[in-house]
Formats: sequence, C-alpha cells, structure tokens
Amino acid sequence: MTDLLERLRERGWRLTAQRRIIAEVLSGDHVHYTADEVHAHAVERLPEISRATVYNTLGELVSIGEVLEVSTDGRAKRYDPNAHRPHQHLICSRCGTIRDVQPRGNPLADLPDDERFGFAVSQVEVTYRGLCPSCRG
Amino acid sequence: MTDLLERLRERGWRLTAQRRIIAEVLSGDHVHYTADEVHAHAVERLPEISRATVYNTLGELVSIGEVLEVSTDGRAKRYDPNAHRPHQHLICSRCGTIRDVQPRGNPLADLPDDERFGFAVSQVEVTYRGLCPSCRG
DNA sequence: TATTGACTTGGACATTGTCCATTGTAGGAT
DNA sequence: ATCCTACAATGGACAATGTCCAAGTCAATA
Repeated sequence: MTDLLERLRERGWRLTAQRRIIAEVLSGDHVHYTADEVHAHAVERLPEISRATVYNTLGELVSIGEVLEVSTDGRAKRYDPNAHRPHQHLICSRCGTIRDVQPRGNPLADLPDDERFGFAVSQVEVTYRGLCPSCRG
Repeated sequence: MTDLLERLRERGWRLTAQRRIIAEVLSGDHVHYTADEVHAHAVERLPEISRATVYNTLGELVSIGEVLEVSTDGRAKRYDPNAHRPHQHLICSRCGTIRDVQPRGNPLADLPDDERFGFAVSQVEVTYRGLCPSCRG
C-alpha cells in the first residue's frame, strides 16, 4: 500500500500521520471495513484520530477512484481498497462475510438496447449471495 | 394489488386500514419508494398512520417475499413491489431514478466453481448505472 | 356483541453519516 | 533551522434512517 501513498503524494496530498494509518488499515486483499471499523483499527495506532477524519479521507479516496464503496445491506457502507482489479462481490446471507470474485463474461453486454431506456449505461455491479462454508453447517 | 391483499389474507394477516393503504401506495410498476416516502404517501390517506407501522409492515412484506429490498446507495433502503417478475435495476448516477430492467443470460452461471469459495450461492443482483435521458443534457 | 391476541401508536433510543468553527501541522520559503 | 500559511484534523452538534417497547386499539371469530 506504499504505492497508494506514492500516488497520493503525486496528486499533491499532504501525507499526514492520519492518512498513512488509514492507508495501512485498508491494505490487504478481501478487506471490506465499514468507516467505523477503519476508525477502530486506526485508533489502535493513533489514539487521537477522529471519526470525521476517517469519513473525510474515505470519501476522498472514493472520489478519486482509489477505493470502492460497497453498499451491501443498507447498513453502513463498506470500503474496498482493491479498486484497480475489476471484480464483483460474494456475500454470506447469514454472517455478512464478503469475498471478491471474478465472474466470466461481460454483464454490460447483457443489457439489450431496448432495456436501456435512453440511459448512457457505464457501469455494472454484480452481487452474489449465499451461505459461506461456516454458515452452511 | 388487490391480489396482494388476497394473498396476505390467505396467510392469516389481519387486514387493517394501515396495511391496505401501504399495499395501495406500493402498487404500480417502477415504484421504488423509501420507507419514509411510503409513509408520506400513506399519511395523505390515513393521517394518523405511524412510521413504526410502515417500517414493520415493509419488513414483514420483505420477509415473506412479496416485496424486494433494494440498497442502491447506502442511504435509505428502497422497496420494490415487483417481486414476482425477476428483474434487475438501472439507476441514474446523478438523480437516482430507478428502472426495472431484464438483462439477457444468467449471471449465476457466470460465477465459476473455483470462484465460489465453498459458498452455496443462491442469488444474484445486478445493478447497472449511468446517466438517464434528462441528466445526459 | 364480547373477547382476545394481533396490530398500531408515539416516543425514546441506536447507528451511521455530515457539518462547521477552531486548532494543528506538512512542506515550501527564507 | 525556523517561519508561514494553506490545507488538514478535531470534536461536538446535528441530521437521516432505522429499531424497540409499553400501552392502547381493533379485526376476526365465536
């Protein structure tokens, strides 16, 4: 995730301790924390970091496309740092666990023109749901 | 939507004025109200109906499969009465308008076994995004 | 029409997110 | 090395959405 920090510096971001910590918390695959979870982890390393800063920074990371926002359940939004590899999500209907997955094919091509109602369709999200191995028992 | 009331009666639901009004508000195609929007419309016909009743009733309708819950933006959930025709959603990235659409193909089949991580995958939601005709100007 | 258990109500509370005035500081300038 | 200043962080108030519960009400049955 040092490359993320590098990209942020190139964009003219000031590299504060708070932003470094948030980038660290987000690093890794299959990380899908809520804003408050990011805050909770960040507080372990920087006790005085505020909720507002976490919300602001996540919002900025989303707006520049470094992080994806995932609304899986109408509760808190989750933040997915894996924005540079196209992927979709597989979610356990019981415990809420999220995995990144890569389906075949191109769902955009599956929406016929006469089902587009004049929209300029540019993006598609696919969310698979089912029971994870632990919850199938 | 009288058939909805009929089905509810068969399930042993008490048909109260509140439930009748909520069913009426939900009737029609391409209806995707939030809970508070349903409440606002219901109040026009039954001024004393409470928010709690609307939330309770919508939750029950979802749990018996008569209405779908759609989390499009991490804000309020929306309720889609068109639960008996399989469909997906097309959403305007600017104004939030929602259309029901029917893509070709079967997205479930596009998730290979080695991308299922042991999940029992049972459901898939596809959300298309883009600019609607009014917002393209 | 009397009864009763399911339904509704209203308000308190919880969670998630936003806003803003104040304070702090990273990074360039001296 | 120190100073400046625009940008960033803080914390607390507020807003939006949703949940819960004790008390009152009523639809459906006998």
